[in-house]
Amino acid sequence: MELKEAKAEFIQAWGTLGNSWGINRTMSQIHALLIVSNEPLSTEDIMEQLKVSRGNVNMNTRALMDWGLVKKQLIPGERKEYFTAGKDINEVARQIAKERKRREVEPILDVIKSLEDVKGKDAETEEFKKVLSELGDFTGKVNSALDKFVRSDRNWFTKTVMRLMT
Amino acid sequence: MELKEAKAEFIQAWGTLGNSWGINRTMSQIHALLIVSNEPLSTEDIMEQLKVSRGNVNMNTRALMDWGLVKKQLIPGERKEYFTAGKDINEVARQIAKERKRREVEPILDVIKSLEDVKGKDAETEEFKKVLSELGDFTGKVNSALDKFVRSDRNWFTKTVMRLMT
DNA sequence: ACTATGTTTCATTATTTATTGAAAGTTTAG
DNA sequence: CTAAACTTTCAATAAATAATGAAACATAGT
Repeated sequence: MELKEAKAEFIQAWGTLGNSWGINRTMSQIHALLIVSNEPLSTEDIMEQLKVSRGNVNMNTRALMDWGLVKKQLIPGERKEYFTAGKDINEVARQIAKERKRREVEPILDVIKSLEDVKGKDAETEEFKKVLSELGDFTGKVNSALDKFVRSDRNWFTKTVMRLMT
Repeated sequence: MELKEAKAEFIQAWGTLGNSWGINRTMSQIHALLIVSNEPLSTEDIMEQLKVSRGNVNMNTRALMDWGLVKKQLIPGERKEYFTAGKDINEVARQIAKERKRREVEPILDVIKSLEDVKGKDAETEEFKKVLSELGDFTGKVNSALDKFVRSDRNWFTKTVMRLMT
């Protein structure tokens, strides 16, 4: 397979994957494109390679910057803005974990906690509280694990998985 | 807060959460509803409580059964089919991990592997291969970790998190 | 101050995804 | 066999989400 072709296929696959995890396709694709590009790319480069509009690129690069996955890079002597993505996959995973934790795991923890003061002492209420409490425990553990991952050094995940596998 | 109200809020929150992780809202809501219900519910019960159509309930209960999260339960003497969901959150998490691994993690691993035989020896190709290989490693580790989780006993996750946190 | 070059915004439009509801299918009981 | 009770399917529709493109905005150079 040719390099260009391989890169294109990778970008496609990454887009599809992101999509099924609730991240919009173009956003994932821009990310993938930047990962496999050797040089920083301008808005126009991205527009051309992915065949999407200027507005779309602008919105999604911004979102990627919000997520901490992409950075603007100024090239001396150029007026255009260029974008780059970190290529360290561990770091990428850490950033994603960080954002998802903040945006999705923590809010549900809050909801669970707030529901725990439901009143009533009958069997049905107790049952519900039990479910909530288990769920809260579990989610709390997920949260802690993500937190540890986010804060950990570069090789924590690898080392940890090794430990777990034995 | 009243029980009914608390349950309703939980169902809402669960639906929203599922949604942002790429699982359709009604599917998550049906799951939540079944989790907090003491008795098995019929299609009509679900239609009424969530205000959705018969077809929608049918499709989503089927999807939930595919995922192994919900079971049909026959009640002696009744013609209707009733549904129940397991209330053990660890088990739920295991089932979800199992399905997502199969449907999303493994396919991307396949793609990465298949791209690794891209031809070329120039610097750019080597760079791309390096990114792929790191990504493949990482994804492979995620896959193994999920696998371990899926196969593990009921308290593996808790115990493991405890170990990791220390 | 004006123009050229680029960026951002956002109302409109297109696409994708989910939902409905009615028709077709199935099963059970008499 | 037939009717009643219930389930499934799926074409049509609605709702949610994403993308476009042109106008507004910003900035640097002359």
